[in-house]
Amino acid sequence: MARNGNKNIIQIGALAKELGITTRTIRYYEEIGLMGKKDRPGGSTRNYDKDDVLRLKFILKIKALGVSLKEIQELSEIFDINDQEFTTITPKLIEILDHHINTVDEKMASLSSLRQDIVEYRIRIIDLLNNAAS
Amino acid sequence: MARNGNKNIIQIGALAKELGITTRTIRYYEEIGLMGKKDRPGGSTRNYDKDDVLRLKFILKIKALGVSLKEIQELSEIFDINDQEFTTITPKLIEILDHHINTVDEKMASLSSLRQDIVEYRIRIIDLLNNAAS
DNA sequence: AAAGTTCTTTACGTTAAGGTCAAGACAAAA
DNA sequence: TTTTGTCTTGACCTTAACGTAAAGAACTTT
Repeated sequence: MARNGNKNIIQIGALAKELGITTRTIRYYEEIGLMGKKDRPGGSTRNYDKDDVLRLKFILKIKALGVSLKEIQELSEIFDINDQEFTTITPKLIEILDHHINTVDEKMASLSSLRQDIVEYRIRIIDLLNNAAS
Repeated sequence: MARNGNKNIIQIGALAKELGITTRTIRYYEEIGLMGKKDRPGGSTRNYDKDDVLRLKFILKIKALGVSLKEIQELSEIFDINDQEFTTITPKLIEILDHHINTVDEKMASLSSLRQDIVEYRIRIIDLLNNAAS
C-alpha cells in the first residue's frame, strides 16, 4: 500500500465524461499517437492514470488555442522519445506557441483595421443619406 | 461612349491571376452563392466588371480573418436581397466582425497565459536541474 | 443463468474548402 | 483549316477531426 496507490485508475467512459469529450475522441487521439501507446494484450480495456489525465487535459488546452492535432503530434513524439523530459519538449512547445501567438496577433490587427474601415464606411454612408434627405 | 465604358470587363482566368487564386475557387464561390448569380444563357463565358472584382476582393479579405464561407454567405444574401444597400448589410457585417474580434481576443489571452505558464515551468525545471548538479 | 452496461475493433459517413481530372465548346492565331 | 488557349459543366478526390453504427467480448447486477 506504499507507493503505487492503485486508485485513480479510470476507464475510457469516465475519462471522457470528466473532460466533456467522447470516447471516440480519446481513441482517435491514441490512434494518431497523441496518447502514449499502452500495451493492452488482446485488446483489453484501456486504463488511465493521473498522468494520462493530465496529458489529455493538456492536449485539449492547447487544442482550444487553435493548435492542430498534427502539431500536437510533434510534441507528443518528442515527449515520448525523450521519456517525459520537459527540458526537451519545452522549447518545441514554446516555438509552436510563439508561432500561434504571432498569427493570432496578425489576425487581431487585420480585424481591428477592417472593423475600423467598416465603421467609417457606415458613418459616411449614413451622412450621405441624411444630407440627401434634408 | 458616354456611360457604360465597356472596358474593365475580364474573364475568370485573368481575375484569378489578378487575385492570386484559382478559377476553381471563383466558380466555387459562385456555386455557394457568394458571387451574385449572373444569367449566362447556354453557359456562356463569365465576365467580371469592377464591382465583381471589389466584391471578390472583399470576400477574400474577410475570409483571411477567419470568417467562414458560410458566414460570408449570410452577408451575400443580405447584400443581394437588398440590392446592394450598404445600410442593411453593414450592421450584420459589423456584428460578424465583432464576434470574431471577441473570439480572437479570447484566444490571444489564453495563448498569452499559457505561454507564461510554460515559460515559468521551464525556468523552474532548469533551476531544479542546476541545483541537483551543484 | 439471463439481462444490462461498458468495453473492444472495424469501418463507413460527414463538413469545409477547394483540387484535380475529363470531355467538350469556341474563338484567335498560324 | 488545324492548332492553341481559355472557357464550360460534371464528377470524383482530399484533409481534419471526429460521428455513428455494427457486432462481439467482458463484467456486473438481478
